[in-house]
Amino acid sequence: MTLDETDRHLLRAVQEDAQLTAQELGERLNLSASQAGRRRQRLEQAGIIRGARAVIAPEGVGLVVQAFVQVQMATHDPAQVRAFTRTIDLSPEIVSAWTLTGEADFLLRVYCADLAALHRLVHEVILPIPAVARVQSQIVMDQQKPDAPLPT
Amino acid sequence: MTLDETDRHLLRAVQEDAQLTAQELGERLNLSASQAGRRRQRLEQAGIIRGARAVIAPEGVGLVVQAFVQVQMATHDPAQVRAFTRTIDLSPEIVSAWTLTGEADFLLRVYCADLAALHRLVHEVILPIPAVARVQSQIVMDQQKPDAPLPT
DNA sequence: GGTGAAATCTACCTAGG
DNA sequence: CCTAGGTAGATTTCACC
Repeated sequence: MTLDETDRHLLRAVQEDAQLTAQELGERLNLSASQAGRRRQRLEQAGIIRGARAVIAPEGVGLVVQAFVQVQMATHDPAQVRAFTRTIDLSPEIVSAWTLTGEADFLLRVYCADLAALHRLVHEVILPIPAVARVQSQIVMDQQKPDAPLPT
Repeated sequence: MTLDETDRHLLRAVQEDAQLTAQELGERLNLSASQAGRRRQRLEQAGIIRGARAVIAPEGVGLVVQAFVQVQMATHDPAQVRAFTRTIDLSPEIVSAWTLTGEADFLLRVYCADLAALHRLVHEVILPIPAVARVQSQIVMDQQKPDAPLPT
C-alpha cells in the first residue's frame, strides 16, 4: 500500500489522539470530514492502523516503579527457553518483552507497585528459572520523551 | 481516587481497545451502558485515563528496524546534557527516551527504515554530541509480549 | 465532496437500597 | 442520600449519491 503525505500526517494525528472525530481530523489535514474518515478507514482496513489503546497514568493505579530488566539465557534450548517465555506471559507486571541482538537475550519492561515488588519479581520469579543465567534491572527515573508518534 | 474491581476491569478493557462503545464496555463489566460510560468518564476526568493512541504497524510505514540504544554520558553537567536531550526531542526516529539507574544513563527506543539509518543515527547524530561517552545499540529481533495492559 | 439514516454519546430523569 | 438503570436530544459515522 502506498502512502502519501496526507496519510502520513493522518497517522501522526491519530497516534497523538485516537479519539479525533472525522470532522476534527479533516480540519488538521485540510480535508472534508468525509474524506478524512474515508482515509482513516482505508488505513484501518489495510492493517496499518491496528487499533487504539487507552493510555493509563501508572501512578493513578499505584504503579510507581518502572524498570527495564535485561535477561541473559544460560541456554538457547527451545524447551528450556519456553519455561521462561511462559513466565513472561503469566506475569502481569511484565508488560513488554523483546528479544535483542547482543549480549542480553531478552529485555523486559516492568511496572511494579514498589521496589520490593520489583525485587521479588527478579529474585523469586525470573532468577529461579533454569534457563536464566543473569539478570540486570535498571529502574526508570524519568521519561524524557514520552512515546512519540512513529517517524512516518 | 479509589478504584474498585470494576474500575480495574474497565481500565484493562480500554487498554486493549479504546474504541469500545459504552454498550460493549457494559457487557464486559456486567453494567448498563450508562453506568459503563459514566465510569469511563469519571476515570478520564480523574486523569487516570489520559487519552487514546492509535497503534500503527511499523512495517506498514516502512520501519523494519527497531532498536534500543543505551547511552552513557561523559558528564552530568546540565548545560552539556541539555544538548543531548534537545537532540532526542528533534530526532523523530527516537520515539521514547528514559533516564535509568545504573551504568547506562539513557535508554532510547528507536525505529528506523533500515540498518543504515540506525547506523547513521548512532554514529552521526548521537556519538558526536560532546556529553556522550559511550553508545550501545541492540536491535529488536522479536517482540515476545506486545504491550500488555498495566497490571491493575 | 456532500447527504441522510443508523448508531453513539451524554446530560437529565426515575427507581431502589 | 448515593448509586444503578433508562431515555431523549445532539453528535458522529458511514454507505450511498
